[in-house]
Amino acid sequence: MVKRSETPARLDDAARAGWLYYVAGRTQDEIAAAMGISRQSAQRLVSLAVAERLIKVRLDHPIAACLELGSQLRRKFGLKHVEVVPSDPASSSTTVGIAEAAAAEIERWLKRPEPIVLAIGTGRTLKAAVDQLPAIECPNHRIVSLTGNIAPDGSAAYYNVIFSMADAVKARHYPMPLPVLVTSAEERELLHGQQLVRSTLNMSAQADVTFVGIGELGIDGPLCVDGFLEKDEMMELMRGGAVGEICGWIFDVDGRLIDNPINERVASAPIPSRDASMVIGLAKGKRKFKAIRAAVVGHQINALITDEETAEFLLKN
Amino acid sequence: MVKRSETPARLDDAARAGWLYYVAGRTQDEIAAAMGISRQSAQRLVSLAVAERLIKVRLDHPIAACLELGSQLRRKFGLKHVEVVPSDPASSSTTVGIAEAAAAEIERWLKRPEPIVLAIGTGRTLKAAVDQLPAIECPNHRIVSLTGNIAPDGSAAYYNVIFSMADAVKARHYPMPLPVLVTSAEERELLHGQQLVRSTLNMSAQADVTFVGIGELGIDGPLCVDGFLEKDEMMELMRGGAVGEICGWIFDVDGRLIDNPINERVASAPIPSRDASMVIGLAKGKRKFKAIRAAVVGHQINALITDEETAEFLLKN
DNA sequence: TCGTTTGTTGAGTAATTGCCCATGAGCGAA
DNA sequence: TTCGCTCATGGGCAATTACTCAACAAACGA
Repeated sequence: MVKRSETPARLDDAARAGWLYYVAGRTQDEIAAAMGISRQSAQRLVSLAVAERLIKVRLDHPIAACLELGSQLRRKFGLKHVEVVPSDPASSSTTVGIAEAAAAEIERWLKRPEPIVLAIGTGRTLKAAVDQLPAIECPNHRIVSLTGNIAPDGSAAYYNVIFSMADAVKARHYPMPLPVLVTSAEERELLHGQQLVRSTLNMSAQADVTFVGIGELGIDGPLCVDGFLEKDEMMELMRGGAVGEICGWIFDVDGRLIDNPINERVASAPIPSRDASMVIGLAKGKRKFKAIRAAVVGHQINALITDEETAEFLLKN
Repeated sequence: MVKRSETPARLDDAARAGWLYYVAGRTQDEIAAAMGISRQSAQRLVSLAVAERLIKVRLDHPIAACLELGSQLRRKFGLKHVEVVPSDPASSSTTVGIAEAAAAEIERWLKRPEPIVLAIGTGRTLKAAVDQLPAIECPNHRIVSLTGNIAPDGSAAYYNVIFSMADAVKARHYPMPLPVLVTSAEERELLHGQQLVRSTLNMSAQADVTFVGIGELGIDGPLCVDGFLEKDEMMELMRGGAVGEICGWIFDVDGRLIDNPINERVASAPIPSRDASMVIGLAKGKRKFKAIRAAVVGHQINALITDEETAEFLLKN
């Protein structure tokens, strides 16, 4: 976690230095002279401004290749919305680029004047996206989490994104006061029957837009790494044809939720309607190819933010 | 004028290079390797991306000092909206900073879903602001020029901003097919009576939002430099108490339009209502202090985008 | 076809920036 | 008060970026 809470005065200086550097186009030497500090301090302020995301860079040009891939994907899979960002071949990150694009998309939704319900899933990509959000006030909107916020060991689940979101966005937030996986279908029924949980579930079913990460399976996949499933449970699932998951809901290569005890123990809200609302999946990278493909063909999502490389895979296969 | 119309393919490369540099954070060496070009070429693409404004940087932090100045100004002068950007003490430019802020404000208006009429004045500051606009499509909106587009020598007036705006913004544009200054009040009546001109004038009177520059008088002021007024006419005006102008309408230190033959020859549309609409003035800099002050106290405008230095002057005087 | 012009390229170099480290100030605990 | 710790600072230096220049290539016009 990045160090929180720099003193406001320092952030103020950082903003000023960042402004002079990026907007006014001065050198760090000039900034140092203007602000009466050493060049090194000026450099620190500038990089602090970047680190604290006071400076937002956006690319305002539709890269033709990406647009083209996007519209082909939209056509081929009948998606409502597709955004393709350039690939960075040298980077193995599964978030760079997508996070920025997704943050911009989230921001667009949050800036709508009419009140909306925004549902949010979980995962590293989504976390990275939410971390890119600037401070926004939108008291009219409601933001609801689709997944529980309690990790298997009882601690708060780190990748439960809604809390990160609450840091930046001033809106009503509704976390899901549940574990991610419960011990049995019966327990799930019981928990979902609670008044508080029921109202959150109802709200999520009415989401106008939903952002979810798409997780791959495998012993390196998030479900195992974060301790939700044991290795042998994972192997069992994969033998049963599972290839990916969204909010814990595990699906096969055709994007159908598989019939397996694990899926009966998922306490997440169902993914909101792909007919009546926008469900935007975020994912890229070779390891996720199969999972993304399945989610798209099985209409677990109806919109996608991904990168060129992944887009090309989806078009060819 | 910046060189127009790079080939799309090159802009595409520039966008890609810019993305890799600013968003993905790679060095120019890495970009060069990835794109199969020399490092120098990569550098050129990156700076092309910046020069063509494909890369937009925005500062997402309310600098406390600026906010404070802004709200004080709003209170003191009863303005509807004030934006204060940091001063860059080393730069004598009258546009840096304001242009970016104004472009962002224009963009916000243009992104509104309901159709609006946006009126636009003239001047270097406004030109710089419009040059910062990204490409936007907004077929619902109408953009109307308050000032004529014919310079005294009969050529197209360079600082008639609406044409620059048309380059970036896809909306209906209504230039004012008139000179800026005509030879007499009678000629103005005649020209304003023409059907085409009348409908443009009517539209400007219904503007929802108006952006204007504030010009200072003096033999170095825009009216003289651009050849609209002779030196002696200017001296005469200043002896008569004139301190500034907006769209050619000349006012005194209290912001009242002065009673002078020149003002009877101004062919611009009247500044839209400050009671019913938003009229945003853009200006900063010592030379404009008096003119800005007059425009604000005389309610020629009801909103202001300026810099710290100017804001401090306005508060103290 | 042959200059001429315009624009692109890579090399070299100057300017700028990022990072490491030693220093010392500030502060709490002994 | 002194010790030990943390952290901001500025110097120095390596990495990175921006600029200039000369060579070259494509486009153009005679």
